[in-house]
Amino acid sequence: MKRRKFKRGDEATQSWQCRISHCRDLLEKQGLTRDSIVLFQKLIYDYYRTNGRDLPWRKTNNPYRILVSEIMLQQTQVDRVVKKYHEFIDTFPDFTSLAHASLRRILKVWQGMGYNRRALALKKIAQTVIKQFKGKLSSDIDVLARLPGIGRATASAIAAFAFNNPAIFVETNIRTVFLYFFFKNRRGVKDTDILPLVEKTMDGSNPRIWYHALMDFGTMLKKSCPNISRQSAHYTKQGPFEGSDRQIRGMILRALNESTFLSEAKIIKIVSKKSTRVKRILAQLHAEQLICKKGKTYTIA
DNA sequence: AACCCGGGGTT
DNA sequence: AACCCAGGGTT
Repeated sequence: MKRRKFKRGDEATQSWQCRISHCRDLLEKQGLTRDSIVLFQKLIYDYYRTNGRDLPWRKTNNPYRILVSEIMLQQTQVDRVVKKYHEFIDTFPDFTSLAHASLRRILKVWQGMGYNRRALALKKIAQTVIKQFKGKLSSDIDVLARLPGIGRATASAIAAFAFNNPAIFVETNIRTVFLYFFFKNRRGVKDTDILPLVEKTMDGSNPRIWYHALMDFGTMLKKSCPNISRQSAHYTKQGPFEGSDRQIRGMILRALNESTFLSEAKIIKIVSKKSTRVKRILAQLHAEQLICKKGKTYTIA
């Protein structure tokens, strides 16, 4: 029995399935030619025209807002970011307001997003932009990638979405699209194998829209054909959250956000874990500058 | 290359 | 209960 590649659906879905498999067959048969690239681009764009997502950070070119969205979207699902994005932008509408805000206030809004280092990174970026960049975010990928919390992928995404630059990058949705179309039945595919394909199939005149379309197609593929990303050499699954250091870190930061300051003993009591372990985690949070020690008590940095 | 970093929705 | 998420940083 042959496994169904796409969920059974209406005629439109059947039609997409047909076009998608035809495109993949053509790419497999003749590789990257002018014709196959055009067909590939048309497929992605047609899907985007009818099924593209209408996301808040796509309605702006404001580099600050694009930056905030990109940091938020790191390892965090779109639906959750949509809910938090507006509150964050309303509270901290620009680089200046974020640069001058206390980490406590930023973390309070950030609460629930996870990976709290990102909130600190955003504050540091805002301070750098104000102090060193005269309030304007650079469009240079190398400059962006030197900022805290920004690597090659995020720097390139900002270049593409805020400045419409044809930066070449891979993230999970893009990776899924290229794994599906160019690496059928292959394992251990590296991003360095994918990047040249991203470059060759790029719509250089519309990088911003092209990447939006590519990513929306990727999310569709993820829903239709799970586990594609396991073909990536970079695929890893994380350990369980329950009882992890991450959970304890989250508990500590949440507690400190509600109480302004707490003694080490109280923190140990709140998280109710072995004191040696809690102390180690407190030291880590301190080293990361998320919390600071004043006398015998801890506070948000 | 392997591991750590949140937390919630989905399956 | 396991899986995944518009990755980055450290070792």
